[in-house]
Amino acid sequence: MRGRGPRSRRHHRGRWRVLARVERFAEPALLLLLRERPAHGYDLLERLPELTGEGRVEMGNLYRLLRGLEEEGLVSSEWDASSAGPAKRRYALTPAGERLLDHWAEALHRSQERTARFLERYEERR
Amino acid sequence: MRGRGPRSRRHHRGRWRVLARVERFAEPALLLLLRERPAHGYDLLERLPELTGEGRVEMGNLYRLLRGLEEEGLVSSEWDASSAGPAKRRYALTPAGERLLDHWAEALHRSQERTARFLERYEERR
DNA sequence: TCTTACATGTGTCTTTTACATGTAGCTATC
DNA sequence: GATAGCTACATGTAAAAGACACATGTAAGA
Repeated sequence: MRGRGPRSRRHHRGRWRVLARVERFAEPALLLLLRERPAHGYDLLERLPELTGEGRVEMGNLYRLLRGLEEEGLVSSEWDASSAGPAKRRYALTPAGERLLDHWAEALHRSQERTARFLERYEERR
Repeated sequence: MRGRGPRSRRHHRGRWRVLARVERFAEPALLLLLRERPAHGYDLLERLPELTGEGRVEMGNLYRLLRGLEEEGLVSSEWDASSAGPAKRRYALTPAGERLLDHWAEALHRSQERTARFLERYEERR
């Protein structure tokens, strides 16, 4: 047996806190930032915390996610050597990506309602 | 490389839907149900959808989660042979479990705020 | 007897997330 | 012109979380 219960979350990397993050939240966050304007990975990495807050996004996973999204035609990219510094890959949202963002928004709305119901029920007999 | 991007979620087991579930949501859901009244696993399994909605909880994982929580002293249990049918293990919330539920409630509240900010920003230039 | 519902579990694979590390260009400084 | 530091992109792999399949046994009813 591998998952030995919830122990690891609390010991291990410190903090006894529960985070209650939304699964795969980095994806809609990325799509939203890209809808606002095209950007390259490192740029997104710095702006993501505006949306994700405490739950940081790993740089390695971010680049993988971007390439995965591109493989599915949800974002497009091209090398941009124009500006100073190392070459950047500039990502932009495709129409399919915009539709996926819409689906995420709906799902997040439903998630809000679920959580709201939970919290109401929690407060009821606090 | 094993995770080939987000492909699998959408192909594979059907549905093109995004779920936006909260990570490990089964845990607070369980704790809340147990605070309302002690119960056994199968009973919890049937009542969980009230809280989790579409995102069903796997029976196998549920029993493992319960034993994990017990190992940490967050719930307690005892065999209950009183009622008819196969023996049940009746779980109850401990004081530590109640405190963990409180932490979850706070975290879920913060999660609500994060998601609300996301959705506002999404609507801004829809 | 055979099926169905109740009840508790194990095994294992896939997906997601976390952590560590590698490469390389550009910039400033000594 | 070495070297230190930042920007930028990327891979490798381990751990955690979740999904799926199946095993075991009791009891009730057709």
